[in-house]
Amino acid sequence: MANAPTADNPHPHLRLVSDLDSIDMPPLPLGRIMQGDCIEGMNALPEESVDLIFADPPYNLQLGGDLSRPDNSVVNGVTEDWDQFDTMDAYDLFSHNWLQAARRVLKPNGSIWVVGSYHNIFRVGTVLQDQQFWIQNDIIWRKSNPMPNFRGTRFCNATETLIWATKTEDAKPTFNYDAMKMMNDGVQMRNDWVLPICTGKERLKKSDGTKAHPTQKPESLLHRVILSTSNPGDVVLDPFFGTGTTGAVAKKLGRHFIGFEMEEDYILHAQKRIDKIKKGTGENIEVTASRRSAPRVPFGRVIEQGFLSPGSFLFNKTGHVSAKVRPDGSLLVGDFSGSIHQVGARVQNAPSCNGWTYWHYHSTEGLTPIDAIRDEIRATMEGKLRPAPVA
Amino acid sequence: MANAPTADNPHPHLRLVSDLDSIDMPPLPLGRIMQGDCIEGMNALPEESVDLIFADPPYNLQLGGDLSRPDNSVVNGVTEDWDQFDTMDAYDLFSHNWLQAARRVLKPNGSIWVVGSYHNIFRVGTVLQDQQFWIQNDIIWRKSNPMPNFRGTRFCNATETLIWATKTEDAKPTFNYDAMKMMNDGVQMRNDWVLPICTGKERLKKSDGTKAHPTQKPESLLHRVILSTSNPGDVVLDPFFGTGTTGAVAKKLGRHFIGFEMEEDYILHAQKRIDKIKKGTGENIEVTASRRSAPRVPFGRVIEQGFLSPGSFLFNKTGHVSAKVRPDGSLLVGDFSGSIHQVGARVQNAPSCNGWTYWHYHSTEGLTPIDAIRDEIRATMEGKLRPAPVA
DNA sequence: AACTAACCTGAATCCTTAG
DNA sequence: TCTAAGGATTCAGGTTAGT
Repeated sequence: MANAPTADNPHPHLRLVSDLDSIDMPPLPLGRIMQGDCIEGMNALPEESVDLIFADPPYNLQLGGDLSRPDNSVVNGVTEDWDQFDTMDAYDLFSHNWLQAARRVLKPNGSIWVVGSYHNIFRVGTVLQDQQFWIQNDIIWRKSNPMPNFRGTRFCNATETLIWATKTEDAKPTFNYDAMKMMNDGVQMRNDWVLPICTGKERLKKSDGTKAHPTQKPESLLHRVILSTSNPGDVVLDPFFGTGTTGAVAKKLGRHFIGFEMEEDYILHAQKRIDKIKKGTGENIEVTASRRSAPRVPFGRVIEQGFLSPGSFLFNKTGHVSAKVRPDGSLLVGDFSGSIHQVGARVQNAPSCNGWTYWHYHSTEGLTPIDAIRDEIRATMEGKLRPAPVA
Repeated sequence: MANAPTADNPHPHLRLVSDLDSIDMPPLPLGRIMQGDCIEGMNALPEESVDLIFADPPYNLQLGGDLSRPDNSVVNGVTEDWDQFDTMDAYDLFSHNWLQAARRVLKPNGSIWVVGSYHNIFRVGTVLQDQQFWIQNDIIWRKSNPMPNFRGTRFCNATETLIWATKTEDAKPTFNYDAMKMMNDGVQMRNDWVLPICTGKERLKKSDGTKAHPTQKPESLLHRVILSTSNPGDVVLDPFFGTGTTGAVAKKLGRHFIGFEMEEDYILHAQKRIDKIKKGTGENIEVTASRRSAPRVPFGRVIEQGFLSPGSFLFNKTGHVSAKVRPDGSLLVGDFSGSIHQVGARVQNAPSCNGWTYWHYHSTEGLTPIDAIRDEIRATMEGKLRPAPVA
C-alpha cells in the first residue's frame, strides 16, 4: 500500500513542491471540468499524476426500433450520437485509445474503474487485459429497481458490471478493506453491490423537466468506488464526466477531481451541481483504518517499554506451548530462536504465523494475546494514528 | 419461438425419420460421454444438430503461489494442467477454436451458454461477439457461500458470469419465460441468480475423500439454464463435461445430452453419477406454458358459439367506453369498425392494443375481460392444448 | 395534514405469423 | 423480403393529484 499514510509519510498523496520532477510539470487542473476530447485532455496532463480513474464510457447499445411498455407508453432509450459506433472494431479502437491515455496519467499504484453492460464490457475488459492492466475485481452492480423486460423475451437485465484494475500485476492499490467491511455490517464486502438506479430528486432535470443526461449514475455507486480505492486528498479523474456524479462525490469525500466532457450542456449541469456541494474535510471523511496502515510496532518495543520483561514466558492459546522472551525481542523455544512470527510458525510446523495473535501472556484476565499490548502502545503514539471510525 | 411446441407441431424438437436431410446424417451419440478433444468431437457431429450448448471452459486462472487461510490451512486451488495457458493469445485461440466448432453444431435457433470468471469471461465474450454470436443476457451467478478473500486485499469474489447467446441477432431461441417467472414467485426472473456452490453430498469425491473435480458446478445452476432455454427432448451438448453436471440435470429434465471430456477419471465419475439417475418424463418435466403457444382463437368464434350476441356491447375496464358487437366478430364505435384490437387501439388513440384484455362484457361478476371467454373456448379444444402447468 | 391512488419512468441490443 | 395484423407484455419506487 505505497499510497497509504504511514507514520513517516502521513500524506503520501501530496506531492512536495520541492520535488525535483515537479519543476517543469504543468499544474493539475484540480476541481475543473474541461470541455473536449478526453484523450487529448489526458495527454496534456503529466504522467502518473492521478490516483484514481473512474470511467463510464459509451456502451455502444445498438438499440433497434422503439420499445413500448405494456401500457403502450414509449421507453425513452439512449439514442444520443455519442453512443453510436459504426462497427465493433471502431468501438475497440476507441476503447484502446482512451484507455492508453488513461494508463499514462495513472500513478503506478493507482486504480482504474470502468463501468459497462454486456454490450461493451467484454470489449473493455479485453482491451484492459491486452494493455497489461491487472484486474482486481469485477463488481456487479445489482439494481434494486431495474427496468423490466417488457416483452418477456429474456431475463430482466438488472445488472451492470464494473471492472477494477491496476496498471500492473504487482501494483499495490489503495484498498480500504476495513472501511468496506464496516460498511457491510462487519462482514467482508462482496463484489456484488445492491444499489438503486438514479431517480427522484437526485436525477438532474432540464428546465423542461426531462432528464439532463440519459445515463446518470447514482452517487451511492461512486461513493463506494471512491471510498474503497482512494484516500482523502487523492486526485480522481473521470474522462466521461457527464453531469458530474464523480466530481460531486469526490468533492463530498474530500478528494480532488478532474473531469473531461464533450457536451457543453452536461458541463453546465455538472458545474452547477458541484458548486452547491460543500467539500468534505477532516474527520467527516475519515474511514475505518486498515490495520495495515496503523503504525508498525516492533515486538522489541514491548520489551523496551516494560510491558514484558526479558526472561518472562509467552504461551499459545491453550498454554501448552511456551517460549522465553529475550531482551532484543526475539523468542526462544528449545534451541530455536527468532521473531515472534518465526518461532510461532516453527512450533506449529506452519509456513507462517502472526505472532501477535498466536502468543499470549499471563494477565489479570488470564492468557491474553500480546496484540493487546501492541494496541496499548499504539494508543500512546499520539498524532501518528489515523482518526477512529466515525460512529 | 420457432422451437416452442404448438397445436400443429407439438414436438418441434423431434426430427422425423422420414426427413430427407437425415438420410446421410450420422446418428447423434445421445446420452454418451466421449473421451477426447471436444473440437474434433464436435466437428464429427452433423451441422446444426444441437439445441443447447453449455460450456464451462478452463478459466485460465493464473494463480500465483500457494494461498493459505488465516489459520494456515492451504487453499486447494485450480492447478490442473488443463487450466494452464502460456499466454492470453493462446487462450484466445483456444476459445476461438472451440467456439467455432460449437457454432457449427448449434441449430440456427439454438442457445449457447458459457460460464467464466473475470479471468477469462471478457476474452470469451469478445470471441463470441467476434464470431457474430448475439448476446441475449449476461447472467450473474451470485454464490450464497463463496470463499472469502483471506488476505483482505480485494472485495470478496462472490460471483461468476454466464453468457447466454444465440448464433445470430435474429435467432428466436427457446425461452421459457413463464416457467422462469413461476420459479421466481410470480415476478419475472432477473439476470442475477443466487445459488450455493456445489458442496456436501452433491460434491463428487474420490475414494480418498478429496474432491473429484476442482470446479464442479451445482446442479441448481444447470437446472435453471436447461429449463429456461430448452424443451423436453432437446439435445444438450457440453464440450467440457467434467464430472457431468450437465448430463445429470439434462437426464433429470428429460433432455438428451452429449458430452466431451479429456480426462478418463472425470468420465468415470460422471458415468457412474448419471447411471444412477432416472430419466425425467411426462408431466414431471413440463413447465408453465406460455400464452404464446396456446392455439389462436378468432373473436368471431365467440359470437359463433353464442358466448356473445350480435348487437350486444363491450366496455373498457371502467365502463366509460363501449362498442357494439357485430355478427362477423368486428366491433363498431361511432362510424369506426374493425377487429377488437383495431377498435381498442383507436378508442385509446394508441398504436396497438390487445383487444382480448381491453374489452369487457357484463357477467354475473361485473365487467369481465372477454379473454375469459377465450379461455373457456380453448378448454373445449381437447387435445390441442399443452398440459396444464404443474401445481 | 394524512392517507390513497393514479401516474410516471429507468443504459433495452424486448413479437409472431399470415399473406 | 416485405407489409399488415393479431395479440402478448412490466417492476420498483418516486412524484403528484385527489380524498
